[in-house]
Amino acid sequence: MIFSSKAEYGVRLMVELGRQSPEQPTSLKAIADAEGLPLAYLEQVVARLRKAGLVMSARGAHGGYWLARPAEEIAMVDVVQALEGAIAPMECFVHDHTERVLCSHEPDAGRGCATKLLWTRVQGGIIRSLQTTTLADLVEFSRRHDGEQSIGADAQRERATGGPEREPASVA
Amino acid sequence: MIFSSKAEYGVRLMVELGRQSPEQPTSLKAIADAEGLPLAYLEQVVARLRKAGLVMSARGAHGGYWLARPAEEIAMVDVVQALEGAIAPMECFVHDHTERVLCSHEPDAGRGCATKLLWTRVQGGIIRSLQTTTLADLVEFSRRHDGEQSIGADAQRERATGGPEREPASVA
DNA sequence: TCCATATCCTACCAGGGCGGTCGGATTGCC
DNA sequence: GGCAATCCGACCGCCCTGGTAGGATATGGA
Repeated sequence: MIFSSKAEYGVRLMVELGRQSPEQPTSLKAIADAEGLPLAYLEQVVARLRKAGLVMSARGAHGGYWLARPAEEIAMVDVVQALEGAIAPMECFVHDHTERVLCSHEPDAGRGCATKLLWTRVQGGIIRSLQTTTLADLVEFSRRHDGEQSIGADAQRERATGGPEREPASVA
Repeated sequence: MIFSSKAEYGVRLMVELGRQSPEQPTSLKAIADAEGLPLAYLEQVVARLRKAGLVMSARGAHGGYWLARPAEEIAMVDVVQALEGAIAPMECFVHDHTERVLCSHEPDAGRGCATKLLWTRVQGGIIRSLQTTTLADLVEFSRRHDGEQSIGADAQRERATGGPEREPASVA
């Protein structure tokens, strides 16, 4: 498998936050209960998102987490990278901060791995798909398939009449 | 990391086979020496390729492996799938033989994972990149960056210079 | 016929990462 | 102060990965 459960949990967490109103923080416990995920483990997951500047937090009673910016402006590539680290198809395939692609199997600098071409294309395919998907796409998808049930369903339904206009994103 | 070393080794092996003439089999030992890979482990790797019908083999002295069909007709998606198993971005994301995409996180059938959309797109990106790359592409790339050195370089050099001499660079 | 070479097969093993738990420190609203 | 919540780091079992070991089988050549 390609991504670990950190990515799965983290994305679900982000989607859940995307469904909440950004004014009030959502507690991890509420998300853990809603998604059926272990709270203590979610803490580790959300810590990565916070360090990446994707979510913000408030401590103490009635604290919690919320999106650092609107879901429309969050590309999933940033989310997944925060959760999984650099997206590289192979161990030997790490971009350093410059342009160069390093590969431990290249005996001399300048010679190319036979496989470098392949992994480059695969990496491109992954990153492109993650760049063109925003968190808002997933939130929208989630809303359509889940109805309006959510953590704050009661509060949300109250506001629901003056609903915002959102353009439907293309679904895979 | 996304793919294991089985994929790396297996792809390198396939590229090496693609550089050989298909008439005569290439022994695993020659490939292991050329690429600096452990022979015993390569046996396990090549077994997968053989079972997938991508390479053929001959046992006994002067035996070895060769491509089952021309490199132009081998899509890398088949190679990687043979080596890694089904390509799924997540544990919970397995196609059964029918059309359905199963996800263990779907609480009720018919409801959608919030993340299903994302993993579907990622999977699509990976598979597309693997489908549009053939083994011949990699062989060509390898030839351009490696010159013509290859396993059969000894015979080639003898023919060219008329005698054994120090090899200027390792093939690996 | 015997040997060298090579594929084929199964079992085995150490290490590390993954998924997860635990205990506690800190913060802040009531 | 008490409770709810974020924060932090240590710990831990399981399984998969990468690799080794040892042998059985097949085949061409001397």
